Amino acid sequence: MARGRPRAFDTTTALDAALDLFWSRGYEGTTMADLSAAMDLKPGSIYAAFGSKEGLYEKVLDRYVDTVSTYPADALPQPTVRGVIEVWLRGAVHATAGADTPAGCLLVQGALVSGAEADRARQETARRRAAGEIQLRRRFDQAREDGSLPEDVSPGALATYVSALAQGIAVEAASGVSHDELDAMIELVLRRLPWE
Amino acid sequence: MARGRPRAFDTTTALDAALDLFWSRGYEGTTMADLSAAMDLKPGSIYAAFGSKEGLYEKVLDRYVDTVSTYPADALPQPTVRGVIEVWLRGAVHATAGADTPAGCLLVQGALVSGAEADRARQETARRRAAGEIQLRRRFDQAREDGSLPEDVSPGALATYVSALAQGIAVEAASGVSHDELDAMIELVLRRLPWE
DNA sequence: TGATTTATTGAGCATGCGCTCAATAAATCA
DNA sequence: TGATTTATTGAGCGCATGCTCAATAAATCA
Repeated sequence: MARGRPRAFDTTTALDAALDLFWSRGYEGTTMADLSAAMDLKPGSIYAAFGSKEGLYEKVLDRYVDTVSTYPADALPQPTVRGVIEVWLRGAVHATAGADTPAGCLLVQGALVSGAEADRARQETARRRAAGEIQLRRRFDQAREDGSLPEDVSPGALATYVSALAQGIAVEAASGVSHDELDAMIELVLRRLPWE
Repeated sequence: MARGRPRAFDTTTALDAALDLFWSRGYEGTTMADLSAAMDLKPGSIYAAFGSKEGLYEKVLDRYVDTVSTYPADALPQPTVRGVIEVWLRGAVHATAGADTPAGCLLVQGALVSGAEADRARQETARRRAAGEIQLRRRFDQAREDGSLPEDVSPGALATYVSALAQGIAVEAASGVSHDELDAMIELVLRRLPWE
């Protein structure tokens, strides 16, 4: 066993409690007192384990990407462009309008708001969100090369389109639009893609 | 002339300075000290004129809707469904990715973030954003009735689609995507609408 | 003019914020 | 066992926040 007094709490459980708060209230809207209560840890313990509010937030972002916003990993390997888009959009709905989780997307709300001192958290969030769009763009580049995407469709514009739609879904979900309504919207989108 | 000492500042100019701050930093990210400096007014004057930070924010929302986010008024009277959508989306790009204004949409960032005490501001913002979507929905209801929208296209789903896309555009713009890139995306969207 | 009304000012209050730290507790090591 | 290492605790620090207010200034009214 490791030297010294062992940690009395489970890091993953604590991170999930913090995730729930950051997800529903945003970075600045969540206070250390809120976190202390929800994680059932005194501020000192949180700082010993995670360094700072910002450090905790980064760990929470990792956990969010690993456990909630997982649909890029499912979407990108789909064999057709249509399949990539469908899984991506349905995944966005599932992640942002689930029954047991806060409405909206942690990466979208975190990427927007910033007072002066939340700026690093904002940049970190935006960086991860942008990474998803780049992956999408690369997948569409590849599709153009293998002939599954027409030459007159810009891979970049298509990635921006799908990414914007997924983010719009997150905003709609955060505003209270239901899972079913968002599904109906996706049906409409998928009826015919712009080049089909 | 009105009784008493006349106001030494122009309300509209002051509101525009406040708008610029709220727009780029969000409600919670903007402090009264920031506002005092940008508006060139002591806190006492701001409170005498606008009541509270929240009261000022509501006046700023009015001004934003009146002077910046004006595209719904241009889009809704368009004679065709395609025309409504095109003007709506192009207006969203213009309003959120302009060269001389902060990137993003005041209504989108304000609708998302909330600490406990910013909750009323959040609700007020979300209410105005939702109002736009309802107008769009009514326009599409009407289009179905006059036959310009096929019966098998749900007006609600279509309104959610266009609204989500406009909000996604705002998020993309806030993340640094350029006016030109967003225009290219709109070209793609307009190549063929899902029922065409 | 003096009385009244409204606007501006600068000082500063109460509160909640992120964060720190000395004291204590609980484990391993020799 | 005593020494060492790490975790937890509770008190609370320094600071920025939204906001207030008595004093002063500048206008209109009689």
